[in-house]
Amino acid sequence: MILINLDYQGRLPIYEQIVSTIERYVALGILKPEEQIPSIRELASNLGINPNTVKKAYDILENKKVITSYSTKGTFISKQIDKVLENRRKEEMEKLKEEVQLLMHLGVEKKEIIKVINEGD
Amino acid sequence: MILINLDYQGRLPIYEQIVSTIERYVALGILKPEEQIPSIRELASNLGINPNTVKKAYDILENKKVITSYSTKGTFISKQIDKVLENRRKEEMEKLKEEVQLLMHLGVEKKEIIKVINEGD
Amino acid sequence: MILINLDYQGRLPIYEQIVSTIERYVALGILKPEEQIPSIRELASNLGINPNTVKKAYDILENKKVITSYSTKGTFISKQIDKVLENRRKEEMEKLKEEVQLLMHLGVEKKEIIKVINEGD
Amino acid sequence: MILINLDYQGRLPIYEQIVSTIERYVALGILKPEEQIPSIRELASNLGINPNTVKKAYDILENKKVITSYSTKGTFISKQIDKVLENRRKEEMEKLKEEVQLLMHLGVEKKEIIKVINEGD
DNA sequence: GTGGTCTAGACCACA
DNA sequence: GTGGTCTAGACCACC
Repeated sequence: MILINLDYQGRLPIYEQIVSTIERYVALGILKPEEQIPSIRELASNLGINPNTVKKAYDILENKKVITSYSTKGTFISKQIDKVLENRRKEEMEKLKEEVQLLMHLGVEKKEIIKVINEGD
Repeated sequence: MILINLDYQGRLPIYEQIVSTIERYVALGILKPEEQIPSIRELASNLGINPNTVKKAYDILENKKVITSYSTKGTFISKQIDKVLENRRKEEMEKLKEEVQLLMHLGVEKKEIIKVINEGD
Repeated sequence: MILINLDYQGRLPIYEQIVSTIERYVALGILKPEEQIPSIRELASNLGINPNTVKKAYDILENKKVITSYSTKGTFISKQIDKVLENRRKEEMEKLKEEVQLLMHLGVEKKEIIKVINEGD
Repeated sequence: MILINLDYQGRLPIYEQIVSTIERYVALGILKPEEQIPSIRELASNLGINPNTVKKAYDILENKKVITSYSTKGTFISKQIDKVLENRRKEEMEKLKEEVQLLMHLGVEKKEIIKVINEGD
């Protein structure tokens, strides 16, 4: 059972939310290589959304080589997901840099930022 | 003269780009309390967009208490902008913490994170 | 079907009339939490006004957390409307106190004020 | 020196704010019958607004028999202001009734309302 | 000139 | 079908 929280209000389309949630779970090791994930219909039913929406998300994930679908057997996390992980890290690192930039724009000193990070668990 | 670069492609609506640009300028101290900003029509004309779009941006900024509009006089940066800025800093600091958490989950060490921050300009 | 009477003459803009009517219906329990309200286009058509005007009203209501809009699904009364209502009651209670103060300044006795209130339907 | 707080943002035009402030001062006895009030130019200068705006306010007040202008001597509060006072009381009484109605719509009981009024100083 | 309101109508992504 | 964005242009009161 995959837990996906959908935000129906925000600017992100549902299918993108599914994509990024699954990518995050893979990156975090919650979903492991070769592990089977729910069928399109099953996930759609669980989330109470249209199967077409899940289909679109799975198509994108397959395109990104995050998952692989075998028409008879089902859908699985790809064997090779190292590249996925690496990309993910880079993306998040960029986000971090942007956030730091923004904070400095807001008048927070770099010293203060680093202090807060060091305090975290 | 306020310089606002618009991206017509991305997912961010134009009015939000105006909002965040002005917020950034306020945060940076480029726009100061009680300073007058361009009239709706003027900014719209400068940016080559419709006055209604600028109006929507100004409405949001007014709602956030970043600016104040006086009919027949014009639009000004709020007198008491400090509290707004302080709240903003807190919010962004929380986001930063979350981002750091995520990166650590992804296997990036805290040492590495701080190094990257120190490298930034 | 929501019944909204519009006054096109007065100083109150149409969108504010929509806002306060819906707020009143929520306060009275006629519109209940999670209940769907008419789509922007539908209400606009019913009232014989432009959809943009309804949109503006809905934007304000959403900002006040009275309603929530889900793209492609529709617009609904917020789940947690109680807190909003409670705040509203407090605000109006303060206004009442001020009004009573003013009347007493004008030479109306408290006894008289209470009498008038008791007479009301 | 008359103290008038102007709200440049609200829906009420400046001249109406002047009118109602002076009426309130008369009703409260702060401005007394036959008392002289500032000239148009003087008040305009004090408030930092256009003399035309003050003129418009004085015209309305004169029309309502609240003030009287003698072209050579200046402008004075009218001798007979009882009717003004009485009208004012009626207006405020109506406002009170509306406020009570609104509170009852919001689910506050009449008993509660009266209790709060009695508690006030 | 300013901000505020409103209309008419277009296009978009999404489900 | 839904909400969201944007344009073009009108009219208003106020100053």
